[in-house]
Amino acid sequence: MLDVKFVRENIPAVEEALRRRRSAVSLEGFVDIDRKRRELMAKTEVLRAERNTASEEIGRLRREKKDASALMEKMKDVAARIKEMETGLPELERQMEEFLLNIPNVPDSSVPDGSGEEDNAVVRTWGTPATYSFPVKDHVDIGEDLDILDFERAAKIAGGRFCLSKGAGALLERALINFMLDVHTREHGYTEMLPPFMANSASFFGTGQLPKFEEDLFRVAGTDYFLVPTAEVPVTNIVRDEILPGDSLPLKMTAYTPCFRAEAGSYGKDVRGMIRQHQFNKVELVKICRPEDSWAELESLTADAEVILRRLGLPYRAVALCTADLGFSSAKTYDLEVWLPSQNRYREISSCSNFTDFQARRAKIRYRDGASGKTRLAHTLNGSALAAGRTVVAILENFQQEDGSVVIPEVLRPYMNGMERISKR
RNA sequence: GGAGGGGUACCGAAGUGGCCGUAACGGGGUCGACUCGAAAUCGACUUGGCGGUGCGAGCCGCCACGUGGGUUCGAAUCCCACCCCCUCCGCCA
Repeated sequence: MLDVKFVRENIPAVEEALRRRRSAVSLEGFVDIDRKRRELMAKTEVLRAERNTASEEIGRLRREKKDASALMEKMKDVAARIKEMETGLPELERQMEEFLLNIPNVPDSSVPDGSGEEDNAVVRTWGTPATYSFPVKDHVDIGEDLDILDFERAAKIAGGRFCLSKGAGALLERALINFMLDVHTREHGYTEMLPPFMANSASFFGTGQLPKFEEDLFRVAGTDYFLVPTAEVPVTNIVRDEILPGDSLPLKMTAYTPCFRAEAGSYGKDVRGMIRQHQFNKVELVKICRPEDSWAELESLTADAEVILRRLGLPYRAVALCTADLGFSSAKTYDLEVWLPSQNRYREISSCSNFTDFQARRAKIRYRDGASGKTRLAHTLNGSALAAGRTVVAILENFQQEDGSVVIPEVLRPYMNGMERISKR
């Protein structure tokens, strides 16, 4: 959510931001409603002030055993007028809220302008995709041939867009999660969190998934709980409605959670395999920091995620999302895309974003500035490091051998009882 | 699921219709005094949000005692609904 004062005073800049994002949101009527709202508020406050002084006076008169009935009678009228004014206010506030909750974050000036994925800017490429002297298989064929992935039985248990990992497949994914958490906690200074995998609607409003994107979520029937689509939701909301000591920043947290996404509107996309699932595992990085540090923190957070890909030896590239591809709450996002031999292209495996104060304003995440003693909104960032399911896909495909086996990256072997290769049993 | 207790500022806690929301009292914190320094002691300061105004430090007003409604000239206090926490019982990994 943007600051109402900022929007009021920077209508052209906000409209430009909406245009850059190719957003259909209009600011038509904003200024007018905002002005009406503030006028009504001012009028109401004058009456309330009158009521407050009169009530004090009544209290004083009664203590002195004097007659206050005339004043009380007069105040009945004032009370009625206050009530009348107050009935108009909620509607104006609702309309303002509707504007503010639907305006996306302003893209940073460094975000490339564009109208779709093809306009994203490649900022780095690492590693060289291997060449294969045999026809490459995709992860579904590799996994099923090795009997470590079972999509048919997953469909029986749950349905489409679910996966069942077995034996060395399950071990591989668990090893990846442990490896990632260990690197981030031991080497990058993040504190591990194991949060609830469901959260209430207030948390989802805080990070911006609600009210606009409810159709992407699974709701637990008859409750206020939604399954988390990313650890961003529970972890960022750890500090919701808090004023943090300035010297505690930056907070750096990492968490493994399963992620649940309805994937409404993506029918027919990536239907094969475990690229796009209703449930997948992910290790997430979350930072809460001072505004002046957030751009540097975005670079280091992205680098922290890249370390995982490099240690695994997976070729990847980093792209800066263009204005049209940018998420609703984000001011700037780098996607990390891993090479998939079966698709002969790079696919998203991580997304690292700076939300500036957009989530912090919604979630009331503040800190006390040591110098001024004032409270200020923090900046929030997060990124996947990495999506574990897609990392399994990348490992199976990139390290497949002609005999159908898959060589396990060295860094994972200690997490897999020294296993060097997954072979057919 | 049943019974009971509770939610007030950074923490504990008092307050049961007006003199109580920069909110008693205790603790903590910051600054200052004393001291060679520290402890102890003494003093001052120490909630957040919104609106208005000013170039600005600021000033004026409004709102908030878990949340939302209601009663009243006036609500932390009375009424209704909901949320959360704690204790005991039942069930349970």
